[in-house]
Amino acid sequence: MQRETRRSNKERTEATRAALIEAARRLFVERGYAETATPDIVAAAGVTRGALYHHFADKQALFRAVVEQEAATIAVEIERRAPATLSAAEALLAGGDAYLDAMREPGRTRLLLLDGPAVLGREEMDAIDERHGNRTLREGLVAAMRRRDISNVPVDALTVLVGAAFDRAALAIDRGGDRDAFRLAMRALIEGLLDGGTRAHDGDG
Amino acid sequence: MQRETRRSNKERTEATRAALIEAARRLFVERGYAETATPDIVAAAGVTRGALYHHFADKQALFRAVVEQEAATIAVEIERRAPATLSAAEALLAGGDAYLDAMREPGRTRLLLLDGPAVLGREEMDAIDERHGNRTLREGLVAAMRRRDISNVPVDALTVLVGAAFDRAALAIDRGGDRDAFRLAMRALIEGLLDGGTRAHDGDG
DNA sequence: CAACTCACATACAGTCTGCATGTTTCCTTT
DNA sequence: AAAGGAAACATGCAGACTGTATGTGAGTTG
Repeated sequence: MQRETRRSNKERTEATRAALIEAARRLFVERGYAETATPDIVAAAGVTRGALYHHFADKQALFRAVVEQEAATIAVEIERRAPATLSAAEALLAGGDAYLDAMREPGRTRLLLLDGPAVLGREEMDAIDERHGNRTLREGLVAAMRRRDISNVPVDALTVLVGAAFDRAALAIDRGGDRDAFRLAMRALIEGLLDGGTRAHDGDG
Repeated sequence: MQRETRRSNKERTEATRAALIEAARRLFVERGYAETATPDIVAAAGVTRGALYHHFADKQALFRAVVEQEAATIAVEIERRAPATLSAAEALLAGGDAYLDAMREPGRTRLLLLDGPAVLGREEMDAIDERHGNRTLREGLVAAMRRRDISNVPVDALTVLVGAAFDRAALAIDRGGDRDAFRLAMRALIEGLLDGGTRAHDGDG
């Protein structure tokens, strides 16, 4: 039969890739990466496995595209709720809440926090995070710690650790944990950083 | 040919299980869970796939046994270096350092922090952690925070978050990150908790 | 020592991934 | 605008893997 509209190659590619990514996202979220078979993905997307392997090197590359898109979406939501008009400390807390809210969208914790690191490796997940969200977090943390003597605290490392705590909070909340409890715990962590740490342990064994 | 020593059934079982777990650990660490095939595991262990599926329900159950053994080993090392004779705060810091050191043993971060959560799920990894290490961490944290007003801080949630930061530090160090930088960052986090947080934000949006 | 259970070994069915090779649709060039 | 080529798929296939069913011999027990 005849196609309704004659589409350019670029349009065809775009539509096929989008259909594959959307179908893959749904199934990866429902069943996890390993338990999702490519025949199911292409069936859901309405194409064949030939199309999949034409556009993506392998199943992992398709997964990477899904993860990248998801991370980009979340970054946009966070920047919307933590605009530059806020003070540093305010932006940090607002951004944190926005992150926890964004991660409540079903499947995101699985994609970004469980399967992502296992399938793509920490290396690559860090690169994705750095491209999208983590830079904002580090800048917010540094700015918010302005009043404190920072000279002995490695801020890059600290950023990573605070980010990990946020991730874990999102995971716990998604699993049914008390959202407010984890928000309070995150605040305790962050506020301890902002005005705490007056003791300077510089040298020890 | 004749077996060197006639072994009872219990001895046979024990030897086979141990050989499987050891071989599996090595290969899971080298290649990751998904890329390790059961034929390779049994070949390395010197048995057949029949033996594997006799002792373990499936590949995942073998992986679970590997993870459980690893977690138990680490817990012993930590308790050795953070004995009850220390004060609460000292035990917390010593235990943290012991954890970071223990996790430098090759493959442990992959087993416990990457593949573990993805293959077994967060639920089950939490149960394993709770059985072995995390209880000590929570008790240490609560005891060390004695001087602080704790009433508004959910300590269970806080324990989880601090544990996540430790995990992430171990992962970063294993990937080549600066160990001392992450140790300092963890100390900043913990010390901020111990005497920080004087501001009590009790009610907000 | 006979019946029985346990600890495996072997064979097999179903499924999956990635590739190689066709076929159709678009694009360019003359 | 016809032709040639390239891009976007579709189809068929090879190799591999998981889990199970069934067979066998060594240990155990009455």
